[in-house]
Amino acid sequence: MSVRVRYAPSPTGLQHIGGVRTALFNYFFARSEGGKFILRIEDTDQVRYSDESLQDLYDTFKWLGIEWDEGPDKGGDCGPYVQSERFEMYKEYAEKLVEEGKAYYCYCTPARLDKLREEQQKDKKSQQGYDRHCRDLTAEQRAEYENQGIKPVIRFKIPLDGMVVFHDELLGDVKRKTRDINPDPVLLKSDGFPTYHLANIIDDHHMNITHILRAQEWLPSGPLHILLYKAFEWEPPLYCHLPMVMGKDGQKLSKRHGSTSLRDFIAQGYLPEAIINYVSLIGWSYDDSREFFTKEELEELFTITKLNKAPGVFDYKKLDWFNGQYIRKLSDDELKAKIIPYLAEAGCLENPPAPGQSELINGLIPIVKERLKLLSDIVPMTAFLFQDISGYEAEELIPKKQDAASTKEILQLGRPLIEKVGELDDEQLEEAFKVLSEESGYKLGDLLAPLRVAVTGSRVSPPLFASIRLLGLDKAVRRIDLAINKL
RNA sequence: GUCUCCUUCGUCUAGUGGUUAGGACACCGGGUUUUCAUCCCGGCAACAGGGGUUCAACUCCCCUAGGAGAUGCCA
Repeated sequence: MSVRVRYAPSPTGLQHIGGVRTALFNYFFARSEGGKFILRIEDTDQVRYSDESLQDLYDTFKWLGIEWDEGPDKGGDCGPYVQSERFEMYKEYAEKLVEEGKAYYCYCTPARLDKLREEQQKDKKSQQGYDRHCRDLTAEQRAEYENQGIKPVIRFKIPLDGMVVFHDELLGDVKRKTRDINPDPVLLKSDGFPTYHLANIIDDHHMNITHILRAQEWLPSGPLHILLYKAFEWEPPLYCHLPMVMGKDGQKLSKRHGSTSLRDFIAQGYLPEAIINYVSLIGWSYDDSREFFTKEELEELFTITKLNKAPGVFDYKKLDWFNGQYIRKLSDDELKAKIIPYLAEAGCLENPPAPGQSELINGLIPIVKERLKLLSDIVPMTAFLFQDISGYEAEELIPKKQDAASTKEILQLGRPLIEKVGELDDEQLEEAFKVLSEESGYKLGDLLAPLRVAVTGSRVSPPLFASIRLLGLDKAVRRIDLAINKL
């Protein structure tokens, strides 16, 4: 049977790194096996559901360039691919389980459950979880609850004794005593919606899913799922629990570690190539040295056998490095197109840029390309071209071991040479400054540093002469004069 | 508390009984360079601990410790 895998997010928040990695691994696995990758929306949590999350899901994967073979927007033979549209089905299956004595109605109120949990918290030694209060209700007791108008949930009867074993492609055989499984989990909520466990099993079965690649946080519910497959007399799929993605402190990656939503990464100017490449290397590797992979290569090379069992820490710095690498691989035109929105948003230019602005960007790309880690870096890096920079402190102008007077002299000495920026090329200018350095006794660095600050407002900038050409000679000279007056 | 999973440089990892334990990021030095960055060269740095098995353990087994996850009418 050919491979069918799915990504089954619940639209209750923005797509985050962990989820995306799970999706990617599923996608790569499907492609590498010549199988199908399916998207299913698990919108059974009506309380936390949001349209924005759903839109974010589509936006994110469009940006990544990942397409599913079947899904709500694509169609397919196993639809609908949205759980809320399969509502009736879950109820029928849950009730079937009740009829067969494998599940039961539970009338316990949330208040009772809260109280129970509270008591168990106090007495840590007691068994945690539901106390199976309604597991063996008589018909009379049930009728009474019904008369009170209580809407029941349906709970699954976890066998009181026995052992569940299932095979994980990565972890091997996972064994668990049934008494260690969360006692009688809810299958159908009182609002008639299924819980994750129920809907997941039913859909995976009906969608002919062959492999479940999901994060290891799901491992504890594996035995429950196996039990459910058994209850329905269905063949369970093959499991593979992926190592989790952690923050620097070793805990599950979350917002307090930094950006986690793809939306944030996109806004900061990460490239999809970098994200895909980096994320694929958390918990997976190819060999002892190769680490650059395109999406297409991963579609071919990915394999479960190279997965790692241990959780991996998300390293923002390495992602940044990858991003810089991929920015440098962009053509000038590609980089230009990606950078314009950032400059436009900062108010530096219009989008699309006016003709003169377009020229300016063309000139700016080559000097900025090897300096960018994030696309958004373009704004602070080139702001001096678009904005007034006169706000810097006079102190900034003065190189180490120089003072205001000597710096003033340096600027006055350098000014005439700067005026030749239009006629001379970089090499000639440099030569001219070297000559000046010898004649004046000032070090080359001390000569150029004040000019750099005068022109760009900062000690760190793109190459000076190129920057001046982009800025315009007139403006540059005016800024130098302004600097001289500051001292 | 209970259950389960995990454990090689700070981080991501290679390694499947015999290796000077390899690579990358980060970090530190040096070179190129008008600053920064790029690029190049070099360095630092790891098999959690203890028992076995074996002629031989990072590799296999057990224990301990540490970490993580789960323990919901959330997924």
